[in-house]
Amino acid sequence: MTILNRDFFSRPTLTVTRELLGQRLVCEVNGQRLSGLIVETEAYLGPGDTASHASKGRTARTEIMFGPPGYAYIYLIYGMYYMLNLVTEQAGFPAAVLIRAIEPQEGIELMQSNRLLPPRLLASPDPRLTNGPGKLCQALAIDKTLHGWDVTTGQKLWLESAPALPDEALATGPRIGIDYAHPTHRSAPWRFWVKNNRFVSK
DNA sequence: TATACGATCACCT
DNA sequence: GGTGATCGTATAC
Repeated sequence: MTILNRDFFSRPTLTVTRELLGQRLVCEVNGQRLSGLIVETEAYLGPGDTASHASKGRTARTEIMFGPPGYAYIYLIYGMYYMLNLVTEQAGFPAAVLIRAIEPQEGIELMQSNRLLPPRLLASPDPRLTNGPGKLCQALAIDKTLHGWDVTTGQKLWLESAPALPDEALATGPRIGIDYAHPTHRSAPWRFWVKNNRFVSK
């Protein structure tokens, strides 16, 4: 097992978006590991991508995206859900990958209680545990306190390498929830997911 | 200072 | 298929 380092995140964003699939996202809360394999990601490709918050220019919220790679960009959406992004590429170029879904591995019972799902769903990890960007943050207790966190340290929030997935196991398509973006960016196939994985978002 | 809205989700018909 | 929740941020005034 190795922890994904800054070199991993410094590469072209689409490469990172593709290669994050299958890697393990780990969050440690009170000494307990909560983890899952990444099964869905989206690329936000810099200042020219009208779907990206960074296209509005440098602001307090998006400042972290303009910095060096390997840091967490976390923001609140719709007043109640957090989104986890990982900053990519070199400092000065604002790009990131949104983590949209994971397949739970460790700490499933704690994820269950974090998500406040009804007990009847306890039948083996229910897909609703982590099959969406807001859901996985709630399950792993990821909130604004981790905004700007260096995810290459192996503490609190980090990524561990797992066996690479072959291209045949993956699919791509347009990103979700960006109707406000330019048509070119709205239709670009910058969302990646693992085929036939039941934890991919609806 | 005021306003509009969002990289979502749960619940409803 | 549709809608309400709920608040930080960006933008307008």
